[in-house]
Order: sequence, then C-alpha cells, then structure tokens
Amino acid sequence: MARFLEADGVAFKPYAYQRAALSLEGLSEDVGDIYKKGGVKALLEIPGVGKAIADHIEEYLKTGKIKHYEDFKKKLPLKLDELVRVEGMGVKKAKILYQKLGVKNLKDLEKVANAHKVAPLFGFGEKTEKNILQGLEFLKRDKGRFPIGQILPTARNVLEKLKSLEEVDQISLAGSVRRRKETIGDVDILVVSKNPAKVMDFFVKLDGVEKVWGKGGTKASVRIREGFDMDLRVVKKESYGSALQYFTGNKDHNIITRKIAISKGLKLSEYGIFKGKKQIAGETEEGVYKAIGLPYIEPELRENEGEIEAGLKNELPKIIGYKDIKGDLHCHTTASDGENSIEEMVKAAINMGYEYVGISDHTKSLGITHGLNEKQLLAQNKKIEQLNSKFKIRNSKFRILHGCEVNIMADGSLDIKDEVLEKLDYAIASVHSNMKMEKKEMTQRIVKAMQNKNVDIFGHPTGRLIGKRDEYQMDFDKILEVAKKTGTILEIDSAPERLDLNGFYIRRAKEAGIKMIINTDAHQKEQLNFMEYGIAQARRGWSEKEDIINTNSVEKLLKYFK
DNA sequence: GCCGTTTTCGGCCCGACTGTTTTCAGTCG
Repeated sequence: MARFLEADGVAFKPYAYQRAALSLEGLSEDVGDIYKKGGVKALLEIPGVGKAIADHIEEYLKTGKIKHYEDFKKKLPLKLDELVRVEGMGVKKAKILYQKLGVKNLKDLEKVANAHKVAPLFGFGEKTEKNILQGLEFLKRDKGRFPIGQILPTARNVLEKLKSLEEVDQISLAGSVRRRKETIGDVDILVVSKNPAKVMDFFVKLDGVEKVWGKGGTKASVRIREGFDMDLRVVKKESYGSALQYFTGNKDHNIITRKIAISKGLKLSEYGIFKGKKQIAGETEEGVYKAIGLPYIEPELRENEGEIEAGLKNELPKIIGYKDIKGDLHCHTTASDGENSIEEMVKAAINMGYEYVGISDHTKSLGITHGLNEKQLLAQNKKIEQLNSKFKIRNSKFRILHGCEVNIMADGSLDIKDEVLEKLDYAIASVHSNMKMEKKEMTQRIVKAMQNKNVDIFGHPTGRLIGKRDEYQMDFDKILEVAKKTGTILEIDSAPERLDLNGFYIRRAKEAGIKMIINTDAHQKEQLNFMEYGIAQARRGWSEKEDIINTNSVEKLLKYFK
C-alpha cells in the first residue's frame, strides 16, 4: 500500500502505512490472534495503526483481501517489490516505465532497456538506461544479506587501508556492522578529514571495487568484489559524534532521537545538534545523547527496541564487554571433527588470554563427525588430567575442563551413559538429528534432556543455520521454564552461521532469569576468534556480565554445573 | 493516515548525490 501511494505521489500516507507495516512485523503475537481477542479496538492499540488501517486489517482477516489494495493492483499491475530492488529504481520511475512502455516486472525492464527504449523517455537518459542494465546484472548476482562473520574481516581490512592515509584523522565503522547485527546488507564507514576529496579518490579506487554507485564531495558508495556495497562518509571533526550517531542507526532509533531533539526545540542532523543556528553538540556521541537528555547508548542496543525509553528512565543495562569472557567451553578437536589437537586448542586459548578452556567433542551417534564413545571419552578424560597436572607443576593457573557435546536422541535420551557423563566436568546437550519433529514432540524431547542430572548446557538451542536452515519447532517459553527449574545453562553459540541463541532470544532468556554461556563451537583453533560474534549477540540481547557464566573464574564457573 | 509534555489541527527526520527537466525530482540511507 505504501509503495502504491508513493507511486501516486501521495504525501505522508506512504510513511503512515510503512510505519504500520513495520509495527505489525515486529509484533511477537500474530495479528489474527490480537484481533480475535480484542477486535478492532485491540488493533488500534498497535503503534501506527489508526482507524483506517485497523479496518483494512479487519477486512483482510475476514475476507483475505483488501479492496483498497486490490484497486491499486488493478490500476497499476506491477511487481513493484521486484522492480525497486534494482539500484536507482524507485516507484516513480517504475510507474512511468509501466505507463510508457508497459514494464511490469524485471524481465520486461531488461527487455526495454536492452532495446534502448528507456533513454529517449522524458526524465530518463543514456546514463539512467545504462544504470538500469547494470543494476539488473548486480541483482542477478545478489546474494542477499551476509553473516556478520563474513563481512567484518573485510570491513576491518578496508578500515586499516583507509587508516593508513595521512588525510584520515578519525575513522569508524558505522551502520549495522557497528551495531553487530547478525546479518549485514552493506558496510558503512565514517571518516574525519580536512581533505575529503583525497579520501574519496582513494576509497573508490581501492582494490576490489567493481562499481562506483556514486561519488560526491563527502559521500561515496561502491560495490566490491565480495558482492556487497560499502558507503563512505567524510565529515568535519566537530560533527564526528553526530555523524557517527546518525550513520550507525538504526533508522527508527534515529527518527526517535531526532524527534526528541525537536521536542526540546533543537535540531539533530549528522552535522550536530543545533539551537537555532548555534551548534551545541556533535563532536562526540556522548555529547549528542546528553544534549537530548539521554545517557550514552551502546550501538548494539540501537534498534528502537525500548533502549530510548530505558535511557530516559536511566535504566539501561550495563551490557557485557568484549573482554569479559574468561574461557570457551565448546571446542572440538581431532578426536571428533575438529582440525586441531587438544594441545593446539589449549595453546590458542592461552593466547586469547583465557583462564580456562573446555574440550567438548561430539559423541558416538553422530557418525559423520567420528563422535566419541564412552571408552574414548574416558581415555580423553585421562589425557586432559595429565595435561592439567603439567600446568600445576609449572605453577600455571590455566585449567583445561573436560566435557562433551552429547547428542539428544529423538526420544530425549542421550547417547552417552550417565556413569561416564558424571566423570566429566560438564556436558553440553545438543540436537543434531530429527530436526523436523512436531513442536510438541521436539519440546518434550529437549525438556527430557535438560532434566538429565548430567546435562549442564543446552547447545545451540534453536538449531538454525543462517540462510540455510530454519530453527526447529519448539516452545521456547517452556524451554525457559524448564531451564530455570533445572538450572540448565543456555548456550550462545558464536559460530557466524549459527549465532544461536540470537539477540532476540537472549533478551527473553535474560528476562526469564536464565543464565547463559558464550561459546564458539570452534572446529579449528582460529575459530576461537568467533567469540566476539557471540558477545555481540549477548550485548544485542541486553545481557550483563552476571548473566553469562563464563565471565567467572573457573571455581565459580564450575558451581553452575550439576 | 497517524498522532499529541506546545497541539484534535498541522505537522510528519534530514540531507547527499545523480541525472536531467537548468532548478529540482527521485532515490538512497
């Protein structure tokens, strides 16, 4: 509806529909259930939903259609969602192309652009036509959003290159990368420089740049070889804080901060906070937030998920820091499907500055990983004991803990006998098979595992693989309830394709008073570095140090295990 | 179309870059 209204040039209504749509998307309850319980009156409680939109929702729930929308579709039978995915194509251009050339979808668009029918149109031209064709090509290769673990190393690499320029005075990542969202669309970089032109030139000529979308005096955007876009913005020193705040987002967070500024008779833009023409803040982010009556808000929290309200009441959590973790308890070795020995993993853990590391190989029923049986686990236990005594002799406080990642079978039983699990420091129980069970069955299966007296941690709880596999069906509230009762720790698995739990579930677990542990699920020693991604999710889930058990010394940590 | 610590009317976040229509609309973030 928003797109159609926009195509018609209607003012402000598109914004209203967009807000309502976002609001509906963000509901934790199905809108149909809300209507069933409270009717139109309940719908009106949803932010951004007023009389007209509530009626539309009711009509849709009753008939499966909305007349107003059907009329739009008849008048403008376009695949707008599809067409606007072409960079530079908006609804206005799409509408004109439909009216003049009958373009309804991407295929039509490609046809008319190739036939040079676009350039002669009023308002279009050679460059627009060329850009459309190029945009179509990029769209064909588009891989969608990337896991943060894939993006961050590349982004940091570019950051380092820019940093080496003497014209760059200050620099930071911004956007969703800085907020450490689990998937990233593009990379935003902010720079302070007295010579923006030089920085711009350097940026668009970086090795790997495939297309320059745009380049102006202070802003440039490029597509790089890896398949995503990078945006660079250059500002003056006195605007660095407000620009960083603006460029970090998210969009909703920005809109609210700007509205608060307006309510105080101020204007907030990327250039600063202004009272009339006088700048009163902007050099630092702290200063920007302070000027509108807010404490500093960590980037990971800036999603308009209640952080502004909490900030106004001074009730923001003191979220866990990136250096608070003292050890990693989910590490695989060559004994199962890892690539490094226990000794190599231990050495890497010591290099990370950890006080302990936990070895947790797969167990026997997961054949493809060469999972360990009872006898092999006991042998591994002995070996770890020996390694630990060496640390003692050397008067080192470092400690290797021994666990395993035991499989939760379809019936909720474990594939390792209790008398062996008992001998280990801890056990992580995970689901690795029969992932398509019904919700009720799956919930019972997991509940039964958590009730086992030797299960300490529930590993990668939702089982999702980003972009590859959805989470399995389970009643998360029930899982939280049982975790609370049994003292089971929920894992935050930091592997970039997992990030499981993610920020959303972490926040629910925290609110339920559940303790969590951030592990990497490392299958090679370099993967211990995944830890920062898990910490980022914990921060996005409003977790504090106290919520995460591996921020503790080994003595205190062990007390959390059954 | 929605909304309210100035308001039930009159606002709605704010600015950069591009291409083309030469003064600005469209698009993007």
